[in-house]
Amino acid sequence: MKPDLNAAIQPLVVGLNAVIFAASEGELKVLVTESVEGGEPAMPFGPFNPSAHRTFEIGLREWVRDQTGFELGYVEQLYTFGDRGREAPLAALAGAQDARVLSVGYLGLTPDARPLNNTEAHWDSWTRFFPWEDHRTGRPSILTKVIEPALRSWCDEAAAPGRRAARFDRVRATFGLDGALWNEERALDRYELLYEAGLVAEAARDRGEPNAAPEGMGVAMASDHRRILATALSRLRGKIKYRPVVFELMSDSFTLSDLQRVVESVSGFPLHKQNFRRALDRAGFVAGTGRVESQTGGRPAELYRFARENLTAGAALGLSIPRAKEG
Amino acid sequence: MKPDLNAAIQPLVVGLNAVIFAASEGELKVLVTESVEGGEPAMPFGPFNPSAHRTFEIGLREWVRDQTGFELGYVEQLYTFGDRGREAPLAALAGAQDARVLSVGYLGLTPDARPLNNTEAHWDSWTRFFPWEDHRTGRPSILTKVIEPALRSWCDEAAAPGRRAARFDRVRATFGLDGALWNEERALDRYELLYEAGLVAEAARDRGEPNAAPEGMGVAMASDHRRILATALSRLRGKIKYRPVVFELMSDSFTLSDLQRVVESVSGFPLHKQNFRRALDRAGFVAGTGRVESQTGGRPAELYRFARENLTAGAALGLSIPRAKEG
DNA sequence: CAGACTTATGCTCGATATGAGCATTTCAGG
DNA sequence: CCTGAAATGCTCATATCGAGCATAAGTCTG
Repeated sequence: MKPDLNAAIQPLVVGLNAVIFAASEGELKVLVTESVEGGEPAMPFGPFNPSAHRTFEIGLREWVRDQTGFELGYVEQLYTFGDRGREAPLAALAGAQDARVLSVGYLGLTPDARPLNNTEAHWDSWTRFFPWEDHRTGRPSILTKVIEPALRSWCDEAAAPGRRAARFDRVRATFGLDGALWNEERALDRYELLYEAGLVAEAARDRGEPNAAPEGMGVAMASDHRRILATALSRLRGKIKYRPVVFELMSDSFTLSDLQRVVESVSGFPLHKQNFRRALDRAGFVAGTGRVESQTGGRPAELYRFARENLTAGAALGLSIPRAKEG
Repeated sequence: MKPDLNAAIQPLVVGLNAVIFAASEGELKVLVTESVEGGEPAMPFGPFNPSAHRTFEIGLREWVRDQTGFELGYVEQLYTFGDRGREAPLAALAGAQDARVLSVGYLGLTPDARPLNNTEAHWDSWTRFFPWEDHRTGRPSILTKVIEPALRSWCDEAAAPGRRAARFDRVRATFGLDGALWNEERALDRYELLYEAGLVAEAARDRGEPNAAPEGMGVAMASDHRRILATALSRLRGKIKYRPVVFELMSDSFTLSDLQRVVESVSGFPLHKQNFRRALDRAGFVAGTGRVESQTGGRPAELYRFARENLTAGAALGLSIPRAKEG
């Protein structure tokens, strides 16, 4: 009953992994470092040094600064990844050996993709890694032409009929097949399902087999970085619905169309412009500045700013728990 | 630029920390283990053994079973705690020394608080630890009589007037003072603020000072376990609004009043019965079983079950992102 | 320089959802 | 058989949501 923590002291390395998003020209971009070797892109990561860093966040900010010359703004912890099997590719990438590698993933948001003082890091649209997640101009053809048929035959591969049905239910709910809704927040579930079905390059790579993924399934990343990126995308897509985090991606003043484009780029589907605006000012999130931006190609748009001061109330909730008056 | 993970290998222990909730008699309970020494209650925790456990979850389920004889059901990762300063009390509790201790917190849900085969662990209502969070019968008096005055004077202690205002804004939004709304999801923020203001016993204890917390501020827990519990409560309170996780706390059949009592116990405020029911069947979450429960003291209530099969759609969303038709 | 085109912004309408009550049903107990 | 305690059923005013129409104010093109 008395747990002995000392028993657990053994080769164990904790890394910090940063998914850093910025918006630029209305597109959500992620900070990508070209891999040291092997050609697979990665995201900034580095060791957590227990003796030097009082908290994860301090460590993270420090080496992100060192690696990319970049000062992090909003930061939140994502998830801690600790499955065995992660270490092999990570060790190859970083030189660590014979140690179990955990990583604590962080999501960082920052307004505007500033140029970087480091040639190994650059901003890349997330759509390169998840082409099937971008529904802004309709359901992507990779979904209908490649993924759906491939997943249907993956379902059929299951031996027992019961397992086939279970697989299909999962595919249906996750990918919004046969009339089920596409839920943009399930980006991580989709990536994991594709991995399981062997439709992304990482699946075969991690088993040491030759690539078996179809064309067009996005760019593979080192280690499990693409899974981490999917985690971040899912989290961000969920969070913008109940916390005003989008504004962390905007500069001080912006037009409502700018804001809408960023939200669309995050969510991956188009918004209804008028209703989006109505919701914005009902919530009191933005305030006009009086100034206008006239480089829009049409009628000049007013510049707005984030109205931090209005957020005192409960400016964001979910639904369906009907609160009663004080009992 | 090339991070060297080996540099980080040094005394580092990873623990797994479980917050296990169950519902019993319409009350949300948490699994508490009486501390080995010192008398402070704790929650189940144990070392993560990298060589024995392929994943955190496997490790967690294993030693929870060993420690409490209890088989975990629904499990989700909460947060990873790694601030320096945690290790001292944890080490004292577990015998580890000279090592930085991280813990990966997990939330586990399970229907019905079954009796435990271990006398050191028992089920306890969460309200013992957070009396100020229970608004089911109105705003608790500890809030109005003790916490609010104490926090107001804490605000005044700040030297600069600007800092006073900032403190007060934070207190106001977090505790719903002066007309601001009480947001039940901010349980963690409230605990952290109380800690900062020295109003919970852990604050002085962690600095090695004599207890300075007022009476009635709930039971202190070992190490940072109460913070972890607050994290779990906040997470659960948020999650029930957009995922049907409450049903993980219910047994196979239940009356709608049972369900409502559990939701109320989680959220900490009373619900409007009729509207709660209307929302339930609009969402299609439950299905009647035809059987009735007649031990209710009034008209017998129909027994319902969770309608898993109806969940294919997007049976849960947040708000305010007005989705447009296909672009 | 007028008319076409683009983008911003305003407004309306019907369908739903939400917050709050009132009314009826169906047991257990005296 | 009357009464109290729940459980259920219904209604209504108001707020919100999804859609579409209309107008305003610039740039661009011929």
